[in-house]
Amino acid sequence: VNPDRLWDVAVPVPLRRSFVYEVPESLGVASPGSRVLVPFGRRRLTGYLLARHDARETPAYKVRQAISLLDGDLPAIPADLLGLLMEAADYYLHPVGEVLRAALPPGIDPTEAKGELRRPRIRERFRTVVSPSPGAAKLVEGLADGAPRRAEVLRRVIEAGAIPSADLTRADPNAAAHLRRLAADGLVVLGEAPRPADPFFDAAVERDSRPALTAEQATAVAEIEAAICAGRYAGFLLQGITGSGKTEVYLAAVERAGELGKGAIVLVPEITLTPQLVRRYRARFGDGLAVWHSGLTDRERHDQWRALRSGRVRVCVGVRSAVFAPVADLGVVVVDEEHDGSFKQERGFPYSARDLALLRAARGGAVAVLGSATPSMETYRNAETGKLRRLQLKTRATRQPLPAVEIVDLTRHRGGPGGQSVIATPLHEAILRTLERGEQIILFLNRRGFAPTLLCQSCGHVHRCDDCAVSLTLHHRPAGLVCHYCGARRPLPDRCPKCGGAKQRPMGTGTQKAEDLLAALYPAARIARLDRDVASGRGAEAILERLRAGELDILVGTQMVTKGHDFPRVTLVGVLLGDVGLHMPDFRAAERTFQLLTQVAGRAGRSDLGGRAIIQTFSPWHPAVEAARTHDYEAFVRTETAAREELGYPPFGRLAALRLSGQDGGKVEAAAIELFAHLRDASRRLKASDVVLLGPVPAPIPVIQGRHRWRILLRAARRDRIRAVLASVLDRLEGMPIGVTARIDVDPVSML
DNA sequence: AGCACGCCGACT
DNA sequence: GTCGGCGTGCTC
Repeated sequence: VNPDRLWDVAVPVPLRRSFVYEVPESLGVASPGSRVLVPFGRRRLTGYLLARHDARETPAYKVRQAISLLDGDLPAIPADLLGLLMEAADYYLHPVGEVLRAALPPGIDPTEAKGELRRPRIRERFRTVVSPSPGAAKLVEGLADGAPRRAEVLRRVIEAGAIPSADLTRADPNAAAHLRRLAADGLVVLGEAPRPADPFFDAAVERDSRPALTAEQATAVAEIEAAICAGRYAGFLLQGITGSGKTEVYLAAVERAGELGKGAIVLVPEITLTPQLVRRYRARFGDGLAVWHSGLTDRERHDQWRALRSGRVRVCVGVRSAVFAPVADLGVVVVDEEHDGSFKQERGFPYSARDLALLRAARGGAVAVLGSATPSMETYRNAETGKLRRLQLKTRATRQPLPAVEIVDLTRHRGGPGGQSVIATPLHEAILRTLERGEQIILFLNRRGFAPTLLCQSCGHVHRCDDCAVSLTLHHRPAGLVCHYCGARRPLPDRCPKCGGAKQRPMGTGTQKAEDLLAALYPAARIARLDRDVASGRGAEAILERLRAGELDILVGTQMVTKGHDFPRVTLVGVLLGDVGLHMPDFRAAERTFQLLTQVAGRAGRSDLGGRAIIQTFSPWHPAVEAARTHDYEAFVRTETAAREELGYPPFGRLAALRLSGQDGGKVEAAAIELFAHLRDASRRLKASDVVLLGPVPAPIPVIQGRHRWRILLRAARRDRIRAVLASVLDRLEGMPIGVTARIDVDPVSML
């Protein structure tokens, strides 16, 4: 064993440690961030070189040799990103190997299959690119007489500077032969370049340039630009009401970074639903833009990733995992709609892309811009304490007034036209007026399916999922009972399985029932529904496009109708039941409802036609509802701060959860109780009296897919305190009883 | 996580 | 007698 060739290697296994391997010189140049194929137990795995192993003493164990290096000169993980990811692994107390793997596009690693090494699913693809030799230009003329075709090929190469050989072959089928000769004569150089494959590039987009900015936008842009030019970390909160033109500020910042030779990342929620947004970036940056979202195939994702890694493309717009995009020399990272829940990853390696964006900017001397009309409480706090500089856009760039928001108190308006209780009279009348004017309507209901429960009228039996502790949702089209947690589907029973009763009654209302009601109430209107059930593939885009094209009068749906782009002819927005979500067992329920209601209301009035929003609710008094009505963000923050303090939560504090799950409910419970005791001891030992432990308690939905779930919550104003307590029991976690898995979830979304 | 080892119950 | 259930331990 050569002690100079020892490396600390991260391997994608759920162990919070690295392993030491020897990387023989014969394998090539080893550098941090490079992938390496290593033997691991009986398996072969793709590991990641972290750093040279400090080999002042010979290891007590036998060191195995790496099999091969998988990257050439360019390590898969650039040095700055490697540093960020190692810090993230530590920050989230998660195995490094899994963190690193999560940051790379899926499918690029070779994996062992049945003793034989499989090729990676994604293969590097190159094409031949021709460029002229320095003296070639002078020799073209001399060639023209004797070999006109060859001279023509050379002329085109000189003209283009560098051209893919395929482009030449298209003009001249014999181009390949001419090129061979030209190369042999030293007139051209044949090289290899990555093959571009950009799924969004096919739709040609007309380029545009920066429009005139409002005074507020110009001020914000100037501040951000100055920070980018300074080349040091700075964090901004861009707080701008809906329609104030935040995107234009982001575009200007990204452009400025580009002018300074720096790259940019723009994180957006659910890009798949917002092709219009991508189009705006494409219009400004053309082919210099990588797009990153869940709708890409592995192949497309890999192509985008490589375009960034090679430095050919320096701007990336994408969903949360784009925070790991290999953008070199990052100038600015934008998090649009920073309050959006989709920036948190809950499965696998749990992280907050918003927090990592801040960390990445801080580590790389870049500028972070968090934008929102309704910033999260945490971000608001960071602006208050000066950790972020607040930039405000208080006027709409379009000069249109914010929509008037009206509340319909459902405790007073019981029932509406046609004997139904979904559309109360005030909303009904507003819909009629809007239809009469030939304008469009969006109705929001945060519940999929026909009805949330099916209840037997003779014995009260409710259908429940076999694997999850929830009732089944009744669906029409296609008919059946569906579990919204595991997706299990059951045919619709004629009779109650318990008492045989024939009368089973749907309770409550989902989007499907709302759609039926609307069709009955407004027979002349063209109505469509948008929710997860109709939005598979490009379905959502198609429906939103119909709305845009004026082929629909009313669109009813779940949160999906709150995203997407502007619809100028939508002048009425209705929230059918503002209370859904307001009383969820989650300390962030009010915050999320306020954000949602504000976002929905903002969909109205994006044109000179004006607009109004109507929120039907049983809780008109609720501060989240009231703040949405008055467009008063500050008022919401004030009341919510007070409410949380009263409940004993640090309003801007941190939470962590230790989640336990397993098939055997008894074992999970026992493990939860044992871990809780350890955590209590640890916090006493660490004198961390500010860390409040809650639990252990069963999760709000105690069983999902047959797995029993328990949790322990940790609450404190400072996350490093929580971390210290959690870190002290990590060893215990690795020795958990069989069948129980434990996960630390930092800053979880749900609560008790 | 995988993967093997190892020790007890029901089958060709 | 072996197949296979899952408890235990290990991976440089």
